Amino acid sequence: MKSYLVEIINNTSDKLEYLKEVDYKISVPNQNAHGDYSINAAMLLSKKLNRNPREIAQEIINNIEYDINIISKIEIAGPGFINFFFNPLFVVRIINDVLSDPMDYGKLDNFKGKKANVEFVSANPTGPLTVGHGRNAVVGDTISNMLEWIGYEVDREFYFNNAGRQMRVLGDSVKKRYLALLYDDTEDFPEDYYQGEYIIDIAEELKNEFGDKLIEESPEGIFKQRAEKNIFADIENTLDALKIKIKIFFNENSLYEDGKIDDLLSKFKEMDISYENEGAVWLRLKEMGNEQDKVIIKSTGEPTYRLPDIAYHTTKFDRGYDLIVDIFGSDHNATYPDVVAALKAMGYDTEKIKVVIYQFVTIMEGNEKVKMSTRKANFITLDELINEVGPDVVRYFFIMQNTTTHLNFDLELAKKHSDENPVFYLQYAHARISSILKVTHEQGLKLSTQNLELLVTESELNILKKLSIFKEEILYSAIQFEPHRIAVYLLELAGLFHKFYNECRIIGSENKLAEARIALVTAVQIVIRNGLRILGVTAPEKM
RNA sequence: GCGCCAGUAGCUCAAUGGAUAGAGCACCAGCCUUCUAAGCUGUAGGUUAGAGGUUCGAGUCCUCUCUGGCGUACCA
Repeated sequence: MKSYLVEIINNTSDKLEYLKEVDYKISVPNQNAHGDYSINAAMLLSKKLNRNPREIAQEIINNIEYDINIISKIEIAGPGFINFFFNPLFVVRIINDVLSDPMDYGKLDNFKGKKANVEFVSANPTGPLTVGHGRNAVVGDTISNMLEWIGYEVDREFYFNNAGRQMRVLGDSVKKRYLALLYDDTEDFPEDYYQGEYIIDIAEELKNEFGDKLIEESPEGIFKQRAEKNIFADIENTLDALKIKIKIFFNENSLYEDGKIDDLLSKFKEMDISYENEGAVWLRLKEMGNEQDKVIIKSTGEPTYRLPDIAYHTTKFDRGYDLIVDIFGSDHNATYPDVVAALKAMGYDTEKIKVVIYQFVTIMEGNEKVKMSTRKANFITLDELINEVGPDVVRYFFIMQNTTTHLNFDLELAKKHSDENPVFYLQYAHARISSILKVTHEQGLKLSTQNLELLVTESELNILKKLSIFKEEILYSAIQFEPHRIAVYLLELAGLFHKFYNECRIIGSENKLAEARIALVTAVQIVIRNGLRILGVTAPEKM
């Protein structure tokens, strides 16, 4: 529908030059009475042309050439909207479109041939993934899916650091637990060490395997290595449970081994965007328009996180991506501008970088907030959550809300009333259609697109209209990086279907109508299934 | 102090600068001898935190104030 509209308006602007000078918008009105599409061009032009907007609208309409079989009516409404009413006989063709490509309907090729890198999760192997990581993981994977649906080839990437202070503390935490197990020692365990049960599990494993042979081993040896190995295995299992497949695990350490860090430092020096002061190396961020200069090499000689972060991003550019997406929690919102500024100063096209900052997840246990800290181990792991409510609910819950808003996750509610989760409403629509198709098939009814014009009730037309904006919705959601829109769209479509279900029957209707309705619900099922695929949520045949 | 995000119905949230701000949950009243009642219909619920401004038009953009979250390291 929309492409036809764009076409006829473009043709019109050859006659009315002023249409080319205005950035008008084609929108879907929220009331049926306002047509299928609406444009606001006349109102925007009013001032420029110093004319009454309704008068301009009339002139535009007079100059539009269109096929009456496609558009049945164009009218001026309100302050100067031009509303387009499509002919239901044309709208109904959306069913043919959907049915012609059941597996992939909704896929677009707007960005075909482009490569994207989406970095997400990026948790260091110091403990199991938390619920906070869950939002990151689901947002990242869903955005990756959306980008794939609009044509990108996407690499899902996980960046981690298995060196540094955190990891030393991790190794030492394991060793302390190991010694405590051997000597049945209840000696005080340092408060700033990793407190979680999983540390004891690792220590126990080592004790069973090696007995007391590790007493003299360095904490950074087998203790750290085993901890990293086990924790990483856990992380991958958890992601697997959410059906997330990471393609590239990028080790920060490789940046040092490859000499990327040294190269970067000399480049900074060469370009004079770094300087030394009080024994540390600073980056001239203030000159780049940021708040203040920041340290990249401490006076101890150790780099701060910024240096490898910048080096890491240069590799993303060097690897030839057209789009570089970073998924960060809001606690990182102050860090990425420094990275971007440095890259820009070095001449990289930072327009390619899109940083998605999602707000925090607050876990509520009834009325009580649960503070999350890997170190303190008073967190609920993502694994536990998945076990409680299942991967579909977890994925849907994390994606149904705009990433810009806080997510209140009431565990009691999620556990107790999980069957009231909106995801079931959506899945139920899909399962219901499966059931309808099964029963109608048994009755000898077939799908037919021969008499789609019989679909005329309001609930049927509303569904057709909704189906026909599916692709627009995917494109818009993807380029805006707003995965929740897909969830909202599907919920609305499911709602329209449930309404139809209660108003229109298939079995019992005249054969031609029944078969047209089968085509309709099949199309709905395809769109719901494909939409759920983007969200990584299953579409059950039965509930 | 400064920066980012949020504040919309009792609760959780939608709304691409457009027309009468919408859903779900909860409450109340209805709808199953017919394709899945995890559903549908109806009632009720709003000064879009507050005050200014820009605009033909503001929940949306700008300024200020209030509330909450996250930052503001030679931690990551």
